[in-house]
Amino acid sequence: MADGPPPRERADAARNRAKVLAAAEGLFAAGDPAAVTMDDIAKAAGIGRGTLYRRYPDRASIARALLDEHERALQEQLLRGAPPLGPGGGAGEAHPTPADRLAAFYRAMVDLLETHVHLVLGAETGIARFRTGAYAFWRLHLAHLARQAGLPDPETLADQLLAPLAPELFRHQRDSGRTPEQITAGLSTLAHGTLGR
Amino acid sequence: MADGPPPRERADAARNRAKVLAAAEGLFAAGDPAAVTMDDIAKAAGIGRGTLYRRYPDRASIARALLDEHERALQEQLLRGAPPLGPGGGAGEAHPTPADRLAAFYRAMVDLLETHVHLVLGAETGIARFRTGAYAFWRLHLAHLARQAGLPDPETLADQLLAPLAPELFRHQRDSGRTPEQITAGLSTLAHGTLGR
DNA sequence: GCAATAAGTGGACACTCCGTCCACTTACGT
DNA sequence: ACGTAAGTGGACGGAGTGTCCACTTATTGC
Repeated sequence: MADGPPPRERADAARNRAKVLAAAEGLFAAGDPAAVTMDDIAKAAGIGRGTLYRRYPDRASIARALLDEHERALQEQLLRGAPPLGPGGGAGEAHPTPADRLAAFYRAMVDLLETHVHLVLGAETGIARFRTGAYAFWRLHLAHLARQAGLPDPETLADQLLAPLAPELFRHQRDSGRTPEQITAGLSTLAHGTLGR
Repeated sequence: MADGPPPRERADAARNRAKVLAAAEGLFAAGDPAAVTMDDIAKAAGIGRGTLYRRYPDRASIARALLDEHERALQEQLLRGAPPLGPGGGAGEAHPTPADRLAAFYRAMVDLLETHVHLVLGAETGIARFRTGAYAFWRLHLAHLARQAGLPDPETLADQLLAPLAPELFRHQRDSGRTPEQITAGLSTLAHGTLGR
């Protein structure tokens, strides 16, 4: 049952993967990410459909590959970073309130969305968003904060506190002329109202 | 420029419209509403594709036709119904607080979703949700409440307070075993936290 | 009743995208 | 240099979309 040593990726395959990611990034950023087809990506990368499908089963997996490192960086900060994003309580560090940590999380997510909405929209469409590992992580974090704040049913509330970060809403608000600062301010109101003054 | 008298709908056309709506209702309720195709609906209604497209340009417009009356009833209640859903202040009526009205709205929307999620999911997919007349109405209502509560930037906040009612989230929460009561309770926490104690 | 006519009908068509398959090519270990 | 397994790309069948148009049918005025 022991896995053999992982067979190394061939040089041409690695080259093609890089071409795919670069091409996809461009296409997602250019227009409506939901309208990008696997065909488009293959053409833009200069490879055949079969080659593309060999590594990526659909558009979402490509977008997620591009998004992963950014999300992982934020997850790291939530677990071990400085307060108010991280938990604090280290040497000379105050314990931030749950409300402050939620507001800081909101701010960080707005930053991430501002830079990468096109990728998030390429990756998560509708109900599939809730099945991603990233969503599970955010949800766990918010449930933890809600529990700390002494609120009932923190899991249910976590989903509801995550909802205003839906990429479609963010896009809609930005397209309607709202600035990232306005959006962050609104979320901050929500955070402090719900988790404590 | 004067419109002539609206030409009456022919009897066979009316009959077919009824067949379409009945068939579509059944299909939406049966499985994944997003997976229902125009072909399916035409087949189930026993009519041709051309006939279907004559009246409804896409699946969403059919779902909206089915949904409209339910939403209109709620809109009526918000404007002129009894408090806390309506504004109150009539004979022997107290003025409900904005937080109470928001909580009542949340409760009513959860009821509506519980009965008709399949239609809402058939009608509103992703970013298109924000372009519907219904969304504009809810948004206006919530912005009004936020303004009454003395909060800054009520428009931005209105979008964010509407986000936890996203049909995809509702479906996800129900599928995860949450009851409508749990969902309403969470939203109530949100309402009272944000718009006042 | 019986045209005349405008509304309504349905299936064929051209198109796009999807996902798979497989004969061919190329990189890598020996 | 050679064998082989990984990698490649385009052809293919299937599903869905939206349009088009020759035919059918309800309605209106006589």
